[in-house]
Amino acid sequence: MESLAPELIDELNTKKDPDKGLKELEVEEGQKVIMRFAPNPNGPATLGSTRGIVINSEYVKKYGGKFIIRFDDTDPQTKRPMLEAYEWYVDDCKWLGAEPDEVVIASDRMPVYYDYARKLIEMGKAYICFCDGADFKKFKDAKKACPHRDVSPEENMEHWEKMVAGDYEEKSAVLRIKTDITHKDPALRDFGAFRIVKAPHPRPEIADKYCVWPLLDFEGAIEDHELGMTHIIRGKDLMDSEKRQGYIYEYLGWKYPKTTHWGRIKMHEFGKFSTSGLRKAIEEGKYSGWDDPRLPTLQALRRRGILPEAIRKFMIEMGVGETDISISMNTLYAENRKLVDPTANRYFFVWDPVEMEITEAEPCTVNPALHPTEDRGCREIKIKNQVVICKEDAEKLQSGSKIRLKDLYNVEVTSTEPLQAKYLNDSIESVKKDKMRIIHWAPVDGVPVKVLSPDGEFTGVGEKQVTTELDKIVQFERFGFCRIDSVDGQVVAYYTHK
RNA sequence: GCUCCGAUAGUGUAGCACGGCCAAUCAUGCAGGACUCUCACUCCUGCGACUGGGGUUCGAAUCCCCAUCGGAGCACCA
Repeated sequence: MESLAPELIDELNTKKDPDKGLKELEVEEGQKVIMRFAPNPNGPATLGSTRGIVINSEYVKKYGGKFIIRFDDTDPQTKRPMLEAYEWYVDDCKWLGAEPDEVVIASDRMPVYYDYARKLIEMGKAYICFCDGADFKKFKDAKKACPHRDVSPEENMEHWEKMVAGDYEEKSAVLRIKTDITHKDPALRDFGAFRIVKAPHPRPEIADKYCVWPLLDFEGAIEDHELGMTHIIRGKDLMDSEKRQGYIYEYLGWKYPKTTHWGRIKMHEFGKFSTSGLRKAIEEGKYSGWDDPRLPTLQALRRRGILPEAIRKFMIEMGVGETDISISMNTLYAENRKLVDPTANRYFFVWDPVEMEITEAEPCTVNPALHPTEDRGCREIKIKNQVVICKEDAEKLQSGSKIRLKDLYNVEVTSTEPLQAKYLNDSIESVKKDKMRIIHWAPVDGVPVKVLSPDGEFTGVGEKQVTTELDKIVQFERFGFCRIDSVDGQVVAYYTHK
């Protein structure tokens, strides 16, 4: 077939393997793709934010374009930005292999937003509304214009200047964009574009420079155009946003970027969590910090030894469907395990250790392989006539039980309290013949190990040599993969996954 | 209340714009087996789905309508 009709093979391949990763983007001739990830830096990146980073940057990589991170930090109050988070986000992007080509901070660009606000006021497309929230809602629900809708641009401009100058109290005035007050979808009727917030911005260079801040629909609309965005991929909770922003684009004669949406993503393992909720829990000491292994932050996953490639694959596999999904961490772990398994050295770690005395055995040194299939050398463990084994293994033993201590020798239990055994032989054949259980162990004078995992802490004893694996991911046999986080005095490891 | 989305195996996902090639893809999961001095990895085999009801059509996962379920917006949050 290859020689007869090579073109048919191509055809077969394209049909069977329709671009495994992301769907094609609609790109116009000669168009340079520009996409962005636009977080509010009110906390660190979580697994949820990661989708935006990975998918957007992946498309940019695929088509060759520009990836921008834009901080939508125009709410100094309710979702108050966190100063450290700006750096964190950029770091996390880099770590994920999605280094931004450009970093934009909305709070730096207020003059731009003000200019467009004035422009729209002049055009009669925006007005200052003095209704309080409830009153406006009544008008809106009744499809009626509020009394402030029809004042002249000149008068509106005066109000605007006073508003910007700080003459009005918070909540007493808001700039609205005129849409269609009779639109059948109430979500689209005359939406708010700017409101008054007198709390200072956390960024020292901004601080109390402004008291009138744009809302997302306005800020995002302007920026997406100013930055030349060609495509936007974001959550479908922002679908209406596009329709609202459409009015601004129409007034200003702009063309809206092509949009795609994804549904809500929920992880089985993590309940509902909000950035502000987490922040509070951390302050209360319920978590050790943003990188507490129980949290779904990128910092935590990173510390636990989840590799960025695993996260990328995981997100790309998930695609950009509009369906709301609920997915398990196990899928991410499976991805990570495949990457980590060939490189992780193996060690013994005994949790809930129980001492076992072995009679009739000579002190010895054993050299188990660092990896079962890759040729990476050996470890060295010295023992005399005592080892520790896991309590859960010890509990299954009775007098007379024969058991294999992995990579060491076979013993027969002679007493369970205290736990004692006598040396039998070294023969691996007899292990197979007698179907002995093979358990791991550790020297009694090993190094103390503490493992921090999403399900709590494990403490026990490990081989001394683990201390040479700082910052590496190892596999504690019959336990799971862990990243060695620190090695002074005791070894502290973060649990990756089974 | 009004409006807008969505629905394929346990979980994700491909297929749906141009109906037939779908007895429906891939991954993960689960079950069994092989390998193995780890409950890891690898390999083999198997399990498992078009939400329901109408309609259009020679033919529907794919088009239309209704229902059900899930999500979202109507904020001076992003």
